[in-house]
Amino acid sequence: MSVFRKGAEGNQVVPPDRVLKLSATLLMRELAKTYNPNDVETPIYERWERSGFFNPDRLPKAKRRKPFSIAMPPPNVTGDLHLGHALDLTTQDILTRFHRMRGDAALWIPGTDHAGIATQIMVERLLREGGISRYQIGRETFLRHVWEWKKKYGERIVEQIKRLGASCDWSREHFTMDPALTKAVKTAFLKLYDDGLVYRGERVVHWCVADRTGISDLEVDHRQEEGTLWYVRYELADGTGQITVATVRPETMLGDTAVAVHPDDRRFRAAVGKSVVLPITGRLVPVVADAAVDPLFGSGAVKVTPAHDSADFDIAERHHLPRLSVVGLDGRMTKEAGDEFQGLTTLQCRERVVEKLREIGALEREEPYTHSVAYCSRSNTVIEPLLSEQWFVKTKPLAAKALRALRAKKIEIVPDRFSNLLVRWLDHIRDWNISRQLWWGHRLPIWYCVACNAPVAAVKEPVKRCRQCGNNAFRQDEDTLDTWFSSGLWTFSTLGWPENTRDLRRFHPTSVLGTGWDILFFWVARMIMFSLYFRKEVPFKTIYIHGLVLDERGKKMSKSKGTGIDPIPMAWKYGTDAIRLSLVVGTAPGQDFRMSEQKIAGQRNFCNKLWNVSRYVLAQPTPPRRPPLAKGGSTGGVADRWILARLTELHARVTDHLKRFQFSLAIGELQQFLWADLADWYIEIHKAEKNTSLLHHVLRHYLILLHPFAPYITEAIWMAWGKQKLLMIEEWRKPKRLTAQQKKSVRVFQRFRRLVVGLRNLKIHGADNRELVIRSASAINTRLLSQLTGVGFAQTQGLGLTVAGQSFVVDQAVRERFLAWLARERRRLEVYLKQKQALASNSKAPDNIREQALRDADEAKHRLAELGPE
RNA sequence: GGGCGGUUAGCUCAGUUGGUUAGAGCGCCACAUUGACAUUGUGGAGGUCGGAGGUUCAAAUCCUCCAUCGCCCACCA
Repeated sequence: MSVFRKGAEGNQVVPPDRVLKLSATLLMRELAKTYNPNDVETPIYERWERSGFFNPDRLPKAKRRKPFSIAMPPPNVTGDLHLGHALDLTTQDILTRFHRMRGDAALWIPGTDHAGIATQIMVERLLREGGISRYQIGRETFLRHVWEWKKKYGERIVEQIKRLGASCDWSREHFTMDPALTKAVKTAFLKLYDDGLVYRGERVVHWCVADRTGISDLEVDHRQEEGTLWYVRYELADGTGQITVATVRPETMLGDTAVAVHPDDRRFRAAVGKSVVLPITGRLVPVVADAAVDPLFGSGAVKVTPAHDSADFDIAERHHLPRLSVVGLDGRMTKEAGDEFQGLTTLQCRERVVEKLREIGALEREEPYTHSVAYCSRSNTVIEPLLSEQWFVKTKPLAAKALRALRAKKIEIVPDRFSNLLVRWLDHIRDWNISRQLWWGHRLPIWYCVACNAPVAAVKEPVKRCRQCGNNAFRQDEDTLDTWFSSGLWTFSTLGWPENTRDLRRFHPTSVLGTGWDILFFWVARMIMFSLYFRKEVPFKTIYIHGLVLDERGKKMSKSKGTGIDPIPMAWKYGTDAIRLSLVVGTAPGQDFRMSEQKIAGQRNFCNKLWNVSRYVLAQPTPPRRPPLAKGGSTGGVADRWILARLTELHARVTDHLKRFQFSLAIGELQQFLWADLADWYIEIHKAEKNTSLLHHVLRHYLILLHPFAPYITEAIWMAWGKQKLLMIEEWRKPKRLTAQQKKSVRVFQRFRRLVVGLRNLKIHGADNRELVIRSASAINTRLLSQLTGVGFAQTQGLGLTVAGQSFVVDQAVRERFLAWLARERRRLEVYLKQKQALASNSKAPDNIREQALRDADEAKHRLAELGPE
């Protein structure tokens, strides 16, 4: 059924443009009873896109606008968007739309990330299903497959971003492996290289056997696991004794090149400098003293395996020990491990070694032991630490700049507690392994002379002769860069860097970065370091950090466990706005929160409420322009003044909340207004009085305020209304402060409202021949009160609200309930009044608090007066 | 081993600089019914704000300690 046609047959969609021609009364009949998002979302997005307003250069008065920019965290081209992306997009779209409406040159740059290892794994998995390995088809063919994948998922992701209503500038879309961005990556790498900040070296790296690549510290997960601690006895070569070492990986002893003890450890003082015999292999290795050894752990002596443990590597450096690789890149034992073990997996070898040690009596004892095991966060397999030639970035100088900027508060972080986290991480940063033994990614711009192997860094293959040996043939390094290298440049590479473009000058540093805390180190920290290094400025002025979306049980959503909620099917079912709202309602910055379909359904209900409020309002005759406040009528314009004051208040509060990134508070105010003020009261009063006519004005203003949060439905109503201009560029005015008069009208109305609710609670509405007498100073509303409660009221002179005497037809039960209610209400108010008076006369309380208390006391007095004397 | 966060109604969560009678949604109960809206309306019940102490005229909010759940970091061989 079409959203614009009640009971229309078939699936004919009425294009939004056609609605422009519908008159208001017609609309009442034409608009479906429930909001049907699927009919409007795609055409509305197309219309937004056609308008060109996503591009700040094409906004009205573009040149006079103040820049506001956001770089979208580029989703990986690995699959579909999940709710985390939807949250990213929603908060950033709210900000972008808000600033656009406030008159800024709002630029939101979209894009996608090639996501090196993640994407390569997906494609490899796909090929493996067809029985093909990447080694069979070779690098070039494999990359063709990945590009195909990228095209498919890249396009799909763009469609999904659009579906979520993101108002980003597609004319500036980027992909991390675009030629322009590839150039940025090369430029950045070469600059670091020239500045001596990248180096190549053989280090112990985290090696993922499944993916055949080294990975960075951040890509490793540590898990506590039950294992065994084996105590192995090494005999001193001179026969003067023995040293026992403890290990959880006995197979690595085949690669031991020393035993280390603490220099102050008396137990081993005599042994230092001597040699021990490695059991099984019979090799002689020295005993060295090193402060890194904890004398209290295990036996106090540690076996040193420089090639397969980074701590041991450091010890070996200090003592000039040789490195012996016994585990190969395939995760199997090498020739160096000995013929007996070569080709075994580490686990098989471990069993064999333990067995042998037991046979020869070198195994002193074994005990169960819980320790942490390193896993590759991508492939979920155990990491083998091993020696490998890799490229590193010296991060200390980069981190120093970042730390200075953070400490100088050059970047505002919302919520602030995350800045400490960043600072601590940067403080303890270690060099960054940026080379990956992958095929998908930016290949290192490093060339080696085929004759002498001397490296040359260059954008293209060098044509000159090798400086070392004069040869002129080169081969490029096989490795690619860590995917975070290119995304670290994102805020400025997407604006044209290294070219000095107008965009770059105008929009960098970007205004806000919005992201989840989970990629703070991976991405945010690196962007800060890179931007300060390459641009000498921060990449963004503010970081807004949102929490992660959890499933209904409070666990991270996981595709493999099937606990995730896909945003796109949900958009079809409940509408995009419902999803966007459900991601923002009841959340706090940086705080993880649970998501459920029920919550989305609840927000759908809100959208539907708005839809129906609009149906009602649009059916009312359009006033020529904003009408004057009602003077006569039973409310004497009180309701009008009240709703306008509330609207002014709402406008100010929502603006303020948005400036502070308090999305949840902003939407909370907006929803309360619609439900509790506009629909439940103002419209009810309108029905009763038929006298107020500010409805159009209020709805128009409300749609502007709600638009950043729920862009589709607000724009749909706007179009249905027949507005020519798009809502997305309506002006969001500067907020005004409430006048004293307005504040008063809010108070007066709220008093009135309380009275009505009180009467309703008595359930004395609806009866025909009951009549109560209201004798009240606020004579504003006896008639209205009658209409709202269904009870007849007569007005007499004097103060107080009382039940009329016997002469009126009020049955005994009602009368008693009413009197009891009056008494209760009076008691409560008296207690309240006393408190407030005490506070007002409290000389230690600050003046503004006392004034407020005085006003509250006054208010309570008024209400007491209305309730009348005992 | 360090650090961070949570603990507020039956459930999921807001709560800005300490200052209204601590709020919302869902759920529950009662009532309403062709109304702009059953994707509805009205009302209700339900809270010692994890515990103890402290600061303050005033604490869900600030401080200390404790309990408990969760997360992050760390070369415990």
